[in-house]
Amino acid sequence: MNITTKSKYAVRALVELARRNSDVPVPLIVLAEARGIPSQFLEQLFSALRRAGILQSFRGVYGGFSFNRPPDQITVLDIVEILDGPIEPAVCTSDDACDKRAICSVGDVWVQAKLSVEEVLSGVTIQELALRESSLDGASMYYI
Amino acid sequence: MNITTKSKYAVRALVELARRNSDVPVPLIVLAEARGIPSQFLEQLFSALRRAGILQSFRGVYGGFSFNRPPDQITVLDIVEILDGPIEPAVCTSDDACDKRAICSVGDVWVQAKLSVEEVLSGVTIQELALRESSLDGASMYYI
DNA sequence: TGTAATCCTGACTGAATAGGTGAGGTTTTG
DNA sequence: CAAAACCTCACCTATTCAGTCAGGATTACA
Repeated sequence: MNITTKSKYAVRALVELARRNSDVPVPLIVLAEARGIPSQFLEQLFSALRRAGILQSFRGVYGGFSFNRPPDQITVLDIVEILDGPIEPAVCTSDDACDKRAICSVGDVWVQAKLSVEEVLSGVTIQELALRESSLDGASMYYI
Repeated sequence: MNITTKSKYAVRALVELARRNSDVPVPLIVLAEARGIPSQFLEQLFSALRRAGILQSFRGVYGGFSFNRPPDQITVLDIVEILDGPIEPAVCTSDDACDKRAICSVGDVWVQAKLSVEEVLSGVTIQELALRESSLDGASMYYI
């Protein structure tokens, strides 16, 4: 299972949501248009994130999404695992996928690759990405 | 592009070839059967590895494959890149895949993940894997 | 020369996954 | 009741995966 556009889109939309730092829910369509994401596709993703406890949703007029967990406690790995499932950069990394583990050291290589990806992705939060973007576009916050 | 069974099969077969340490070519069917790999599938993979300069092939009776480069100079990353293409654990990691790099710091995360996988896979050679296996199954070499 | 062993290659295929779209339903506000 | 928003399930098309098939080319040896 690869890391697909699901995670890519979701992370971008979450960063957008974090940057707005709104105390009222933000409608999904707003996030989708701001980042060029197909809105019906994003609906599926945000629905899954809500069920997973990452987001809160509010229906009806003035409805939308807001974080259910602070964005500095949401890692990119969290998002990837919810939307794309466990990371498996290669086969043979899950417990029972390979019946030859006892006599085959090759699998260790794929496991190491998996672990290193998890380490990178679990080391970055949505909050951090939002801050990085803020410092990128303008950096005016430091000079006003 | 994920890491597929192509790389998995190829690495296993190459480790088998390295362990035989034969000075005559080893027929592909022998390697395939030793490791439970569909032989016609492995043919495609070994063909590609030969074209890439990793293997030598010899046709006809007593033909087979042998290394064209010493197995301690063949990394797992070499094999993966030949058979599965450049590693892209996520989208947005190749140069022109994302048109928003200038304003989007999110891509950096995927690039870091890609680099960490490359680092792991380029740090392991076929020779090392062959030696690890030898020390695994029996370790009798130390006691006879 | 014939035959068996072996590599070589391109076409094909069934199943799964990726990346969405469509249609309609439910909830809330005014 | 209308509009805005979320919710959900079914569907769809293109691509990729993991091979299989069929046949050809080369070599060793009897």
